[in-house]
Amino acid sequence: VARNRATVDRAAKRQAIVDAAAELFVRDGYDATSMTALARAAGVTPNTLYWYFDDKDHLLVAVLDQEVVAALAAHQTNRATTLTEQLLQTVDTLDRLNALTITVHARSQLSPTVASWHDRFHTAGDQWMLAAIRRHLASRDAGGEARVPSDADLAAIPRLWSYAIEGMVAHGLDQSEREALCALLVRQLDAL
Amino acid sequence: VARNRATVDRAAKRQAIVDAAAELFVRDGYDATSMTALARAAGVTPNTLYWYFDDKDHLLVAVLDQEVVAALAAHQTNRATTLTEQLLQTVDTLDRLNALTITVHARSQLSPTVASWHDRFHTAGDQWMLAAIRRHLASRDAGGEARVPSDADLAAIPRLWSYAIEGMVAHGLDQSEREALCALLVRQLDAL
DNA sequence: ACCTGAACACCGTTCAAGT
DNA sequence: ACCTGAACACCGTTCAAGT
Repeated sequence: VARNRATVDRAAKRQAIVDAAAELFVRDGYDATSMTALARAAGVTPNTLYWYFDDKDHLLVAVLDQEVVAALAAHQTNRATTLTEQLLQTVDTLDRLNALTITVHARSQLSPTVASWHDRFHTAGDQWMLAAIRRHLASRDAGGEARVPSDADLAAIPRLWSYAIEGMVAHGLDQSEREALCALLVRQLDAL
Repeated sequence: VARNRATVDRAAKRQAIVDAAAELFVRDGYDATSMTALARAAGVTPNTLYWYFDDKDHLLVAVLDQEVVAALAAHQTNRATTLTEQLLQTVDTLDRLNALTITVHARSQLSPTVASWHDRFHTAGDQWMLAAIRRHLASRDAGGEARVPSDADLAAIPRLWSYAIEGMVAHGLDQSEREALCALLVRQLDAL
């Protein structure tokens, strides 16, 4: 029916806008991408963007959601073997999205929309990291006696690791520096 | 002489501009501070700012230099006793400058001026942190046998710590979370 | 050398008007 | 409901003109 046709068109057009925004935000950065340039890339006029999104920050959040889903899917396909390799893989994934990471921090100061997305992202990320750490500890202690860090440490470590990952990406460490730091993190976890 | 008088006036006026910029950049953020508002706060017209600074990024660098000097001076006066307390004190100092920290990362992507300042800042910061770590290790091993981490670890740890500090500040950890994380860092250093 | 008023090209966003 | 052309208020920066 016409109702359905309209809904499909709207969804497709919205997706085209998000795709264009994702490419430009990642390639040129958020600030360097004007709504005018973005509209041109999506094949619409600038004000049409506001029919689909409240403002530029809401468009950023739509891009972030899409990129996170894509990154998680990529992580599912090739399961890294060791915890160190998982860490390294996360850094590599985030590397491509470096411009977005820095923008999220900057916009979180100004936009409640981006700030609440950022909060949820870290809450989910810390849980995900904690689960990976627990698996590592379990397989490490398999057969022997279980030796688990305190609850306080298990709360602090995912945070430390996420800051380390963001830091490595934001400061452009090369591959060998990343490997050294990721290995150090796991070694320090095992020494606790 | 008149030559000297002019030089003094120029320096004083430049300083007034930097002071106004420091207050507004720290309080409202870089993006939220327009050159017009900044000029008004400094008691000049907007275009006058460009007689003293090439552009807004150069003005930011002048503010950063001033704030770093002030922060170092504050650290000199009350020397923290333990390494954990020194770390915590650094986090507290940087907390006030949170808006600047995030701006430095954002502008480093767009402005070579800010990017090179950022590089120098981390080079100096890592050296400063490494020296503090070496003092800690020396006093810890005093009387016993010296037990020093590998050179690779001594290169990676200051980086990790600076990322942790930036992360704690950027993500607004409360005092108890900060204490837990700083204590963890030192504990993990000692366990190496 | 130093400072101004006025302008420039651009930005994110809005709105009256169309279909 | 959806989209447009034209406008709005603002931004960082420049420039001719004054002293």
